[in-house]
Amino acid sequence: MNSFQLYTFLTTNVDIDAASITQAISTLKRKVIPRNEFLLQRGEICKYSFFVERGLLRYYSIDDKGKEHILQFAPENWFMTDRESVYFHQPSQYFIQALEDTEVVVLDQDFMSQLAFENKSLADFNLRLLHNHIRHLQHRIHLLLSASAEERYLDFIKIYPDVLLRVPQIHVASYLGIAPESLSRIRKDLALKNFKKH
Amino acid sequence: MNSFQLYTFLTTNVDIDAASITQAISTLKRKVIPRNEFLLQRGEICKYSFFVERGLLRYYSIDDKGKEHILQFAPENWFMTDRESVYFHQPSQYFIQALEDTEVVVLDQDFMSQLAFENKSLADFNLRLLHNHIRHLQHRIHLLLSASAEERYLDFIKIYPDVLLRVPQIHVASYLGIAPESLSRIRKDLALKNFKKH
DNA sequence: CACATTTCTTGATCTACATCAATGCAAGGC
DNA sequence: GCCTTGCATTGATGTAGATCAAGAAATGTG
Repeated sequence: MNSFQLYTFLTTNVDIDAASITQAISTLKRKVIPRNEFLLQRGEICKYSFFVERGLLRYYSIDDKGKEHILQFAPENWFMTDRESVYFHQPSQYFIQALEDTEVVVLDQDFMSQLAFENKSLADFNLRLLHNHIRHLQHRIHLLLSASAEERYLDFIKIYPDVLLRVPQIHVASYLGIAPESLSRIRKDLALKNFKKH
Repeated sequence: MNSFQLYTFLTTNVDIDAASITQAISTLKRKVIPRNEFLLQRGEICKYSFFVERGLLRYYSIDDKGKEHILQFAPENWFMTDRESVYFHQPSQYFIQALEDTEVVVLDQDFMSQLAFENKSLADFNLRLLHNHIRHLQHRIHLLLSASAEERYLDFIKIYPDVLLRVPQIHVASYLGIAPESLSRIRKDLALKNFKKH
């Protein structure tokens, strides 16, 4: 089963012997989600983590006025789940949707915690993911509190250069918390500024 | 050492026998921080977690323009630390400051991870704190992306009714991401709306 | 290819909130 | 008791970004 990208990802990121990984992975299932289909919808209790082998997912909420707000993108080699729902066994507030035809490895949560219990390296790796997640969320809050839409867009480009090129601008705008029209204008201004420099 | 609030907090929140807690806590130190003094400043590497026995802390950043942005408050019975800095051993981007004369229990991180290693209940408890933290941060991002300043203020009141009464409005505004003048006007409007109802 | 659908751009106007400036007010220091 | 200092309020004005509306590009589909 070494055809999994997950295999490569784990061997390079977790301090664990290859045999254990091979064995652990051998029981896992792949799943293909066509573009626009859902892995999770609001109200459901999330029972899985997903590792993206190919494609792109988005994790988003819908507010009172019906507007969508993207909390996270997950391209290849990212894990995606609703940690709140999985951990607290509560109905999710969020949606996980494929923005391209996407192939994921499905990680059952009971299975995961069992693994983490047996294998300290995997437990540590999970801790690292959690801390990294917190780091990102805090950085984003700091930006939402302090930076202009243009500054946030520049930050986005730096952090997700790949995603920028793969999703329609409407989704980038939704992540940044601005209207698509505003994003269009911001891009125009930036192009102009860059042009003037030369 | 059962005079610690931390003792009560742990016995009611962690599935662990009282004797282990007493023993673990017995080695810990209290620290008193006068109002406006710091437990952490930008550039330092955070090496501790703090449990607030009495008083109130704030965790905040300062942006390019010199403006402060509060990421979190911690009144009694809250843990406070810079998880990014502690975990990744990196210089902190943030400040932790006492907003009142505050008394904390200082938890050394090496000591903590040692404990977590020896005691599964404590490791689980730490996981619960991490997931709860993520839940809060995501909720806040959702609000920053979707809600008006007034809606965010109402949410704040619901979540931190105690903090609201203990800190100057300038700090509430800093948490909400608005100018103090705007908060003043929002409060006026709300008072007016409530008055008209009756 | 032609046609439909989605996405992006541009302009006109509107609005929530910021900024600036002045005044009021309460609390702590001496 | 006065006087500084910090905080809250209020008004006048400015501005980033939203909303609405209409075309223009791009992309997909029979």
